[in-house]
This record gives sequence, C-alpha cells and structure tokens, in this order.
Amino acid sequence: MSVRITEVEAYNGPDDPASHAFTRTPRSEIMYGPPNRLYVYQIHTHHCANVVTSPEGQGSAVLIRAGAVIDGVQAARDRRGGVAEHLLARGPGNLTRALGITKADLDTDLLDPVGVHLLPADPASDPTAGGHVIAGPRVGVRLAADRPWRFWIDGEPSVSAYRRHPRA
DNA sequence: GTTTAGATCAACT
DNA sequence: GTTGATCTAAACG
Repeated sequence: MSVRITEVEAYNGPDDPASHAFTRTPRSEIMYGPPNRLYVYQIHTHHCANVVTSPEGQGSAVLIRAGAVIDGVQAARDRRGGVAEHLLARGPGNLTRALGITKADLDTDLLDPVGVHLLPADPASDPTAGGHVIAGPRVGVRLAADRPWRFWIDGEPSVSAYRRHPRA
C-alpha cells in the first residue's frame, strides 16, 4: 500500500531541544547516521516514523505526521478499523499503524524499494501537485514550541489538527 | 546516565 | 471515545 505524505515536522540536531538528537545517545545515534534511513520510536502505545535527512554527523530528521492513502485502502482499514478514509493515516501514530510500521523497520534504507520506502511524487496523478505548503509550530512539543517547523499541504483533510502542549 | 514500559490528560473527533 | 517528540519510575548496561 502507499500513502501520499501531507504533513511533516522537522527536528534538528543539538540545537533543537524538542529533538531526540538533542542529546546524542545510542538511541539517537541513528539520527546522526547516514540520511534516508528510517527512525522509529515508541510513544504511549504507538509508533512514530522519521526520515533521517541530514548528512552523517548532523542529526536532523523529519517526522512523518500524516498522509493520504492512495493505494491499499483495504489493507489500511484492516489495521485501523472502519474509520473515514482521510483519517486512516492522520496523526503520526495512526500513520504507522495504517502502514504497519514497527520497530522491526528501524534503520530501513528508504531508498531501497524493498519494504517501506520513499518515492518521489507523481505529478501526473498527484492531486496535491502544486498545492500550497504552509509552515507553523510543531504539534504537542513542550520545548521550542514556537519554531515553525511543521509543514503541511493547505486544505488537505488528512492533516492533523494543531495542539499546543499544555505546559509549553 | 539511558532506555523502555505504563500511565495520563487536554484537546481533539 | 481517541490520540500522543509527555511524564515518571523501574530496568538496563
């Protein structure tokens, strides 16, 4: 199955207190590794998927927050239950559940077309091609809550709502 | 000191 | 009823 990514958040290295890479530990080491690899972490009872985006040693990654399911809706529904289609991969926890991403996929090379991977958008069949990308503060982060490092496609129903952290 | 499991709660649907 | 770069505490190395 495949989803069209509609919402992401950027997390930087040592200068971003909201990032797991803020402190360099064995867990965050993957963020300091080569780019285009998958970083998965657990929160509550969910998983969240990130793409390492920086050259080795820099520690930047992008959290995939939401997507629109463009293929394999039935497979997503099997994992997510009978929710509305635009909600199948809305929110980082829902997205990983819809795609079936777990920690078993940690460190996957996302340019390798085996298993979970990234593909460029197809302008011919992509309804959001040319869509407006808007930036704003990240969702639910307590630290560095005002950095406008969340990016989403304007008007996409699959984009999650903004919630500021109560103690931010 | 770091990681993981489990809880928690305010804003969301 | 759900969701979640939170929070705390116990387990780990």
